[in-house]
Amino acid sequence: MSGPAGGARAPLFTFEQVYRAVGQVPPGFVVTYGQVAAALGDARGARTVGWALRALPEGRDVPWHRVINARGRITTRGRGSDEIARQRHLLKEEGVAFGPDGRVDLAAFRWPGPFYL
DNA sequence: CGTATGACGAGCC
DNA sequence: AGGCTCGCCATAC
Repeated sequence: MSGPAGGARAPLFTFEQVYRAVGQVPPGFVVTYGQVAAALGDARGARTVGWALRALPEGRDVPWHRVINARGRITTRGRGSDEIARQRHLLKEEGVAFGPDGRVDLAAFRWPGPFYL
């Protein structure tokens, strides 16, 4: 078998691939963490996508603000912080509408892809 | 090398 | 409707 033996196995995807995929999301659209993970080949790697964005170095041309959770909610590290308001502001400027409780209608604003790896 | 962490997701109460 | 728990995975230490 060509795959790694035992428990040792290479990562299904890396932070670099996350940045690459998120970078393809056009203004006015959003994607979910799980969606990015699925596009990279691992639907269960949603947390890893969030981890990658958290570690995103400034200066990297990645539209991190276009990534939200599966419920259309903004889930940044600073819950209750201005971080959320900042992200929402960036999205609004791009034309992304928010519902009464701050949710985005994924059916309308979710970027379906494709993602070129 | 083992343990802990976290910008998730789906399920359950 | 809202909150809590468990599972999953790539890094940090």
